[in-house]
Amino acid sequence: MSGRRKPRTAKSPEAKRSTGTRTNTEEKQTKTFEEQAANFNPPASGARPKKCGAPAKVKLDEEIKKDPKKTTASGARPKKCGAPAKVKLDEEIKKDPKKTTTATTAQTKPNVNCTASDANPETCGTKTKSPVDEKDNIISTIYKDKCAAEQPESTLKGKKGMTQLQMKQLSHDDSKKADDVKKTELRTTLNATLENLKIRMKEKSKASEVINKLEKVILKHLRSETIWFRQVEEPLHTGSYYENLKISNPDEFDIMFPIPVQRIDIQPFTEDGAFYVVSLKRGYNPLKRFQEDGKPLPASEILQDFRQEVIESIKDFPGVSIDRKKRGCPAVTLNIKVESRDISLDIVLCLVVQSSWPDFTSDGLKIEAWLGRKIKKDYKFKPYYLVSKYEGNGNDERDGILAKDCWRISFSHVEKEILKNHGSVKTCCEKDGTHCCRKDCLKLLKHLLSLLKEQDKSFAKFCSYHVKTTFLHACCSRTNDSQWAAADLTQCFEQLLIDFEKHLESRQLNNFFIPAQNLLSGCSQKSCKSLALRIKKEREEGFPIFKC
DNA sequence: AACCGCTAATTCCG
DNA sequence: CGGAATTAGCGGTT
Repeated sequence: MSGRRKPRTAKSPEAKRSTGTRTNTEEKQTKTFEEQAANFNPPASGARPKKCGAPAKVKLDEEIKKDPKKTTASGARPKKCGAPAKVKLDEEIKKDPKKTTTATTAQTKPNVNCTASDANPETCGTKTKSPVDEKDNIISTIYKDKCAAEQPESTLKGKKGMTQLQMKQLSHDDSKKADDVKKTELRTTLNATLENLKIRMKEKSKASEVINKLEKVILKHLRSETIWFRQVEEPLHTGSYYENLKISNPDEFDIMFPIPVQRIDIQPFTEDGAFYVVSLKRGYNPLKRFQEDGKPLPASEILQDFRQEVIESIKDFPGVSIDRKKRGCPAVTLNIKVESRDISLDIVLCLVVQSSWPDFTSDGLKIEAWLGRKIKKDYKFKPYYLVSKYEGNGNDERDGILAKDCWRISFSHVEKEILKNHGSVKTCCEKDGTHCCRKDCLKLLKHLLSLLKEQDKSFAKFCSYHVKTTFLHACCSRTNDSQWAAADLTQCFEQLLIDFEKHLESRQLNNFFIPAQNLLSGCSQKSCKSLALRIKKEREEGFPIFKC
């Protein structure tokens, strides 16, 4: 059989990492990357832990000006509402006529959609308040129509004198009706938000063309021009873009460059099992060059060298700039402007270790009930990765080892596969299978967090990895696909928020793979509480933040 | 190592 | 809705 979807029962999950070479975009010429005065800074969404705290700058979106007629009210995502001006309708409603028939007619009116819901992080809370009202008006218009069409008899009858019991019943019906209206409204909001979070194909195409080219250049350099990194394996595409979870813009790419290591000795550096001290044992490895006798592999030194090589490899690539080295960041971050948009590419050096996972992981990855024992076993046969990353002060010392010389364990390859194969039933979200709303829920929560971070800088330490982890735990506690039915998006999303609030209130969110690591330990009690409250508020008020 | 062919996921478009 | 287009990913062939 061919094709990439492996059946659930696939054997040898490991194997052919190094065979795939993608050449599809290689031949195309990369256009020169136009420099434009207007500056565009991506939202700090999708940030992984390493990026926590990165300030999100306010952007100017030059395209707003380009399309005055459409974007006057909507402001935020001009390219969506812009050119084709054909924002898609609520898919669910269309697919599921029986559920939401009442709202369909109103929604199919084209003018509703473009102005509706503008979910851009930058504009929220900074400027353009007008869209809110406009959308609200539209929505309420929809529901006025709907109610008028639906329940005239009951309301009219009520006025012609009835028993008290009947009246009571009536008001009960009314409140139920109002509840339904609210639910439908919520659904509309979420769907419109999701619509606006979609990555446009043109953007994706342009961005990936450049990124793939960059990757190729770097890989080639590492393999043929370096000594220490020439064993680098086929790059690993991780992060939200490659998980199909990127929202709003294709402006963040994560690529890991794995260096194989055979026999190593790893010792936990921290009590939570997230950081390790690594030493190469006997056997040849170019990286041994960095390792002094009796000492461990110095992550920071290797990273520094790697960084130089990356810089060297892209020196002829037009329009690339390199971020100043950030403390505690496992990556070399390249920035490149594509069609006036800034794209960042995180290049992560990592060691790939093909042996059993450290003991700290033994209580993690509790996916048996959700995905099955077999899948779990397959995952645990995969290698694990060690990325050069330290936290806090790199000069902190423990047993004579500097924090900056230890390695953080990473399972992003497994995260990616889980996200791709996320159903308890194999056919979940396949072409002819049942669709679930897991990914949509995750996208919405990511978006919500990035909007809240925009609003309140005290939330800077929260990142999308918190969201992702919450989501993975949620999948483990609601394992059945029917608990994530596409039609139940609003309930599922709300429940996911409740989960998140609980983690925040208790300030306890365990790493999905390493339960001993509390991902919220770096966040203050106060900020956790306040974020939980803030999310609760949005949830209870029907997500006004999505409507601005 | 380069290329091809297939499939999946997603967006676009009529 | 259904098909085209596009990126991504896998495996096989040359």
